[in-house]
Amino acid sequence: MAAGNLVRLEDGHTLFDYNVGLNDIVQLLIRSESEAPTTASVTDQDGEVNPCALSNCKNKVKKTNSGSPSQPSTSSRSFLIDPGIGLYKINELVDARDVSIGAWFEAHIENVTRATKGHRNGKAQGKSGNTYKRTNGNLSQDHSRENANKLDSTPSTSYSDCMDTDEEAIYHIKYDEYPENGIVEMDTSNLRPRARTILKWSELKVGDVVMVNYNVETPEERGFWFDAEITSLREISRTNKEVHAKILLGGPEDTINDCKILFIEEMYKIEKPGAYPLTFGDGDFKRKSGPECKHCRADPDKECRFCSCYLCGGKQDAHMQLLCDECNMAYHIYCLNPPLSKIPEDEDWYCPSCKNDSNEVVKAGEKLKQSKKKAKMPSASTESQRDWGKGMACVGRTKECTIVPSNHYGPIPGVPVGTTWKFRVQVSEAGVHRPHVGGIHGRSNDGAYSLVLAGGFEDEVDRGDEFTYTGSGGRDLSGNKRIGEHSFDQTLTHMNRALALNCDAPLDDKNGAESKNWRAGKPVRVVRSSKGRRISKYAPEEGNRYDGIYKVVKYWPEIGKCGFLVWRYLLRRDDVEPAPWTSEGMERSKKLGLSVQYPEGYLEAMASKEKKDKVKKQTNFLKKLEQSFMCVCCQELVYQPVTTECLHNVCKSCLQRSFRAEVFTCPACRYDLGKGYTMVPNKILQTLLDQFFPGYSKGR
DNA sequence: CCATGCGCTGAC
DNA sequence: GTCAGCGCATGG
Repeated sequence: MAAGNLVRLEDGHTLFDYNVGLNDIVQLLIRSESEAPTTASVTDQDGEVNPCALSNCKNKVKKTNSGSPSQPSTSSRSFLIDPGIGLYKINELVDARDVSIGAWFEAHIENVTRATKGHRNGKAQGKSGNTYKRTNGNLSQDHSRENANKLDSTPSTSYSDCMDTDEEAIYHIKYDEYPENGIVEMDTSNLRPRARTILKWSELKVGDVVMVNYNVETPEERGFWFDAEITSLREISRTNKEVHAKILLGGPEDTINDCKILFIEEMYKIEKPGAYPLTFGDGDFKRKSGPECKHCRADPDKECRFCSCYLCGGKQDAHMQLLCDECNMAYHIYCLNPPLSKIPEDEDWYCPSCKNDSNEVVKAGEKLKQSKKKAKMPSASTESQRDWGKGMACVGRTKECTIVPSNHYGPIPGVPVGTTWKFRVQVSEAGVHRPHVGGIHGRSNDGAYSLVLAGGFEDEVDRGDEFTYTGSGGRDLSGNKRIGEHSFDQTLTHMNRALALNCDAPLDDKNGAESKNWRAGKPVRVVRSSKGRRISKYAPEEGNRYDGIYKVVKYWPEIGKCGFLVWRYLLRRDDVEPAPWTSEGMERSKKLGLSVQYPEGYLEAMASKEKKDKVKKQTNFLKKLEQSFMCVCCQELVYQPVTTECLHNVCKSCLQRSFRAEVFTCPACRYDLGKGYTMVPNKILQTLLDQFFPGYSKGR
């Protein structure tokens, strides 16, 4: 048997080479036959892409470990072991190349036998089977396999439900997604269905083993599923925890200690972590030896597409290359200025552009310029290409309302009902509702001054002069979000408490309260946002409109549509100024000449941007057009195009030249046009091209 | 100092 | 259309 097969796994970004061998533990996704095949790319040991691995090549003969070829098993039962993810232990690989740690592949069960403790079931061995039995908890090869092979013609009889997690069951699995690559046999006696519970941060405990994907803070390991054992937890907010974990990647040397898990897209808890001892065979799991690229772990001279020297562009002399610990770019030591005579002994090395940035150097006694919070943000990893700091997403205030303090109750002098601003930041500047994002502005020991109705909750009701409102909190804001999924109960604290204090009734944070004289409550400025249009017909068409003073009639806790407890408030209008949607109000708005206010220079900037976009779009279109109608001979836009029977466009003169050289085929596809072919220029196409590219044909 | 957040944008 | 993820103001 091959003790370790070089396997290439492409995860969409990076290529990794692994040796996979006896006793490796892999994760498999078993799918039914009807589902689409995986798209893993497979290469031979010499690095050549194996075309049969990429297509369903049906005529190949499988190799078996006994050396006797057998036809692809088309009749083997497609068997769904576990619709989810199972952990399998490979006992033997026979020329298998597309299996790797963490890889997903499809498998058909060829043969399932069951054994009682310590004994192999005598019948129905696989056609090509090494079987293994459990001895003192270890697996050892059953040397009766030669006999088993003699039973080749015996039909497999013992299919059994693999969800049965009988420890002694032995399953033979043949995967034949890539027929060329033969057979993998696995003893899946370790098989347990993995729990597929998606975990929340709050449920994590030290010692838990979880499967995580993405955003693990080790640059090498992104994009894989890992088993990670939680080593420490620190609560950093009500909704978030800082989690450190030991990543159980492979053999002992592949365990990575103290990785911070930043954000888990999906996380599954493994119910019985002890059931999967991550032990490995005698050094079978080793990455390829020799020079290894930090990016892809391949031989940098041969494989790596990253390891060109940043300065000379050459890939040669991998042993003379240094990788910058900051940017990971490669540098030949002799390309550096001044050049280095040998690889420095220091563990860390920074390239000239990373090293010389004096702004980044923290001098003795100085604080880090980047705050801890910022360092934790997703933008700290340089992957985001977004051009931040432009437009209205994150601008600061340019004005500030100083005529009243921030804890002012009631209308803002000079701001009539119906005033509308395009952006929330402008509402803040006017002093009507100060937070940029938050829905309620208030102080938990005083009361709420203003709120914004933006339809954040589907189950809110808006009748114009009366509406229900929902408190804040209860949302999962991990990932540096401002709004998120509802994931826990709200409490009557912070802004929720503030708004409750507006109600003219003693505070009750258990059952809520109702005012006997609602008008006696503290006034709340109410702003309706156009976003509320999905649930309210009173929301403005555009922007954020000040609708006047409301009072809190009552508040109460309830289970919202989101399934979590929320605090609800009933507010009723109490303003002498007419509401904007009444005929009186509309008349007043008209009289005052109220219209949506935009930030200074905003409309102009938008107009110029639109123009720019239009030009860009046109340019792109013309570029594409030029490409599509490029003559394959002269590499220019076709002139007097002849559209061939095979639907290619060639300049008439180019085609004539071809015919003069006694080549009577289409220059693009070699379709035989025949010696007597009549070249008729496509007049319509010529006219259109002349219109899109005026004057291009002059001089041709 | 830290936590919170009923926005907004460009990328996809 | 969906989605990630940012500065900033504010309160505590």
